Amino acid sequence: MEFNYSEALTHLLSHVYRLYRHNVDLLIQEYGVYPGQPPLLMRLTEQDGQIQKELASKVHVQPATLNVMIGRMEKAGLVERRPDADNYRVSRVYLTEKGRLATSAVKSVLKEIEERCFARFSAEDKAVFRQLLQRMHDDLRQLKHENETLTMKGQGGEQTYDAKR
Amino acid sequence: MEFNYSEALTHLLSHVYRLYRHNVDLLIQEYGVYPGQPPLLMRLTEQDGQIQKELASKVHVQPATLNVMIGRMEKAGLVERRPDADNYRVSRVYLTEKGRLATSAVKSVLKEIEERCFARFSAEDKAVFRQLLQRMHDDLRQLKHENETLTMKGQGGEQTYDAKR
DNA sequence: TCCCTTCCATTAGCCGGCTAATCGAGATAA
DNA sequence: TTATCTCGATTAGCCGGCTAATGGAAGGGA
Repeated sequence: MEFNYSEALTHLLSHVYRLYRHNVDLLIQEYGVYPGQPPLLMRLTEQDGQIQKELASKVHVQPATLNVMIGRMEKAGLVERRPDADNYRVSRVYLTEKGRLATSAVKSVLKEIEERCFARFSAEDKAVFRQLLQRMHDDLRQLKHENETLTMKGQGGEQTYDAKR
Repeated sequence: MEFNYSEALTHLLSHVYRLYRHNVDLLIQEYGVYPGQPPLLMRLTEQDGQIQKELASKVHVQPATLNVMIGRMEKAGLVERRPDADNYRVSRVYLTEKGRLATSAVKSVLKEIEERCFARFSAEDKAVFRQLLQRMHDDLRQLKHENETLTMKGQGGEQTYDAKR
């Protein structure tokens, strides 16, 4: 079927992403921050005291994933959970002073890496790159939607026998 | 420090990557294949019976990670470990018949998603995209190298070994 | 009032990634 | 020959992602 994965653009993209993550990790670990946490920290500096569900949605992660992550960060003293006064069902997340300091350092790191990543990109290069990524994003989102509605239909009438998973 | 993470290209890139992974996962799970396994399967179809260390290097993953993954895949009947006849220290990894079938299906899926990703890319778009990604890759690799040698110096030794965490 | 549903948070259990530590076979030097 | 070193594989333990199941508070309807 002549598909060479090694030469696929998605393969290159994956590789670049992993390399990016690795670099971030190398530079933030000294601040006691772990590789999945920077996006969350960024959202928290934008607005403190958000509820977990909202944060999860913003970070594009499942609420369960976020909950565990916050538990770890709370143990590390970076954030703090406080129940909402009006609604005992939700808990709001706040940055501690330590968390604020760490976030500042992490932000510098992210900025530095971003600059290095695109040091040899012209302004137009960046615009083109963004546009292409956005196009890819939109089509992937569409594909995801197609597959999910398809799966839902399959679950309605009869059971799809899935021995493995 | 005027750095807006939400608008950073790396942020968009991360998002696209995750979306890609998610789509792959949706379509391969029916074949009993998990999201980290496709790259390994692709390498195995290229050449059967490689040793774990070599495979790990090709998939850009630590040997320990690969070892666990192969353990799971072996349990699932996709691959088979056989010790090398000449060197009992290494174990070679082979696709089973079931693994070959699954790989074929996975390859179709990857191809289909690749096509969807870039359906609205002209040939030139793709060439430009590849070139930009490659540039990013090279600079990230350079940055990684700088940070790792830096870390080594900080640890006092001047060994040629990799910088450990 | 009581039941039932809905919603957020949490827990459990899995896979994918990592590092550090250990084991066992080869290779090498004393 | 023996002691040591090297190297691949493995194991243990952690973080980051997911789904499924559980729990508890709000809210709505009979």
